[in-house]
Amino acid sequence: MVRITDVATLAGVSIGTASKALNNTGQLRAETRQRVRDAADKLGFIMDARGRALSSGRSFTVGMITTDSFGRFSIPVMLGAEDVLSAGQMAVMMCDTRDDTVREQHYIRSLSSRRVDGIIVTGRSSDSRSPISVNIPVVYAFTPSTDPADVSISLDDARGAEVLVDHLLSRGRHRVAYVSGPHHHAAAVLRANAAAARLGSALVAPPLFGEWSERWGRQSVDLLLRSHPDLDSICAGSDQIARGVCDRLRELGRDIPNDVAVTGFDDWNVMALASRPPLTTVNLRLEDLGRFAGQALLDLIAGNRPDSVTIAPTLVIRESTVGY
Amino acid sequence: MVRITDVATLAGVSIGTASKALNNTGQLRAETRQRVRDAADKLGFIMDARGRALSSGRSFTVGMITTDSFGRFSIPVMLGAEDVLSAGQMAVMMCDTRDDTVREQHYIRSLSSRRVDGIIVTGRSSDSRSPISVNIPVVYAFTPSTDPADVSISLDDARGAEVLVDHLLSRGRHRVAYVSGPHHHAAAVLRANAAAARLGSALVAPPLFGEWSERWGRQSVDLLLRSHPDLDSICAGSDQIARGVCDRLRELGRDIPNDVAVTGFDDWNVMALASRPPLTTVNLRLEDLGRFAGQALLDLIAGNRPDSVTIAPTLVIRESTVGY
DNA sequence: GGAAATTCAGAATACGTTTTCCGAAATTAG
DNA sequence: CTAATTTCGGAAAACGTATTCTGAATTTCC
Repeated sequence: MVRITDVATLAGVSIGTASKALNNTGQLRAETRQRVRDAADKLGFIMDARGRALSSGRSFTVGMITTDSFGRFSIPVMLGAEDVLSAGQMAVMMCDTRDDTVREQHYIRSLSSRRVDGIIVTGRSSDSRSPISVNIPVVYAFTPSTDPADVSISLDDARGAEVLVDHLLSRGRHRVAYVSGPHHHAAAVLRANAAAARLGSALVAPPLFGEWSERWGRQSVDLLLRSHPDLDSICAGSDQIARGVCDRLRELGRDIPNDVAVTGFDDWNVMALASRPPLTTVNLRLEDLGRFAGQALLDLIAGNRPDSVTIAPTLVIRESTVGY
Repeated sequence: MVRITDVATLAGVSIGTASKALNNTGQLRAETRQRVRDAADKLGFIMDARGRALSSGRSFTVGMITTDSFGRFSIPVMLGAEDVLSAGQMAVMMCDTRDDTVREQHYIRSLSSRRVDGIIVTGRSSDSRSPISVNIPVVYAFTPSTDPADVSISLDDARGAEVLVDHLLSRGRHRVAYVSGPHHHAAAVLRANAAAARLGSALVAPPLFGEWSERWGRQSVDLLLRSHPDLDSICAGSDQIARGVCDRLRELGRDIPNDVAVTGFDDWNVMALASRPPLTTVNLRLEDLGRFAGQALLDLIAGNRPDSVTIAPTLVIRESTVGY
């Protein structure tokens, strides 16, 4: 392995000067800087990050902790974050706690030991979580911290529901049912309440709580149609539920969207695009969320204090609410 | 931050002795070792991995390169690998190349710079790829290297197809059709050929090549039923295709599995369990594959030379081939 | 009881950088 | 032509640990 010493020797300068040239620091003649760089190129020099980390106090590494086993939600967040972090020369260490406190402690210790410059914490749902205790910069992404003093980039669940309701209302729908996920899921309740409030008298029945599954979507159709055969829309708490809703409606011979319009939530392609018809839904912009989180972490590391941000999902209109 | 110096001072020993005590190396009295450990605990000492990496030549870090944007296939591989690696005190740096050679080079450079102890390369498909060029241990997982001298942990696609075919034959099916993915996908061809060879005269038509989608699954049913109305099974190249096949068969009033049995491939829960009925399929054991890869990398790092391994998928029997 | 063998711990060095002074050389001002 | 600035690059001290070598203290053996 070629060291900076070798580069310095070849360029005919001291090791300190070589360091400055390579890092664009210090006061050096342009010609000297170039000479060092040429030498480095010629030797195929790759800076040893260990030495740099030790002496500069910056490891150019951040940790990413998720409880989600890198599932459907944390992956896009991670990719977005990684996008801006790797542009900032940061490497990312992945830590999957699998919802286990012991594993989480293990990873926090490992990251501390490696003297990472910062940590991004994310998870499976937009419900908040208790903060981790470390004395380095931390940003919470998607899963906000319960401590308002922490910087969290979170999702505006309520706004997402409102956007969908507004879309339905603007299309002239006024007999709407809402099929939600499980009651113990804060985000499910948040979405249902926001939708209900916005719908007002256009809501034909109190939101139905169940589970995040296609099966529940199918079941809910039977339930709803029995009590409210004349409804003209079903707002589902997730794309998965919505797909089940569509399947059952089709089986019953109801035309979507002419008889009944259906909306989802998440813009999960596997569900939203594979559904028949494809779903009108809201895109969670998780990659954007990740990017914001990455940038916030970089700011925090640089010593600035970024604001917490909530990201509003965007409407995606497809055939489940609008015919040809 | 508390350093090993502080621990040594508190324990009343030299810094070198403290290091030995903490690492279980060297010749030390048990009592001394314990005294140092107690001091470390008392001070909440967390070893600085930078110093250790520099002086020991081991960074206790491995890189994980995927072309898959951490998608459906590389995630489980990654989790499996991470499982055994983190048990070996290794941290994992994630690198998502997004199928871009420039990004791949960037990451390889970054990992080299950080002096990782090894690299795991994985990807989107079981098709092989050209090896990366670095002078540290590398293991290819799921996506094997084209160079047989490299150690690759790969998936036995052909065996998976055979397992499914054997299951169908053993259930007395003898008029089987095969619906595959795209022709340019090596794994699709591999599976189709293996299935065809095993089926022999039980194969009613040459395998149909299309795409990895539910829609193609639905279309293929119409195609097949027109030319072979009396077939008793459809073998799909993936769970996604199989789900489409099931949907269309149900729409046409065919009973699954009594009229037609259907098999998938992948055991992707979102498809295999949500399908009606749930799919008989093969589980790819990607987590196992990842674990093998992780262990192989540890072996390689330790100086041993592990063998390349191919993993045989296992049969998962559900209602799409066996009635109640 | 002395010599030989063994056990234990410390001193010193190395790992590869960054960064803070400091002084020499070059430039400008008077 | 000397003095005051400015520009540039080097020397050396960190950063925190592992490891090798060596010597002292203890034990064992005859």
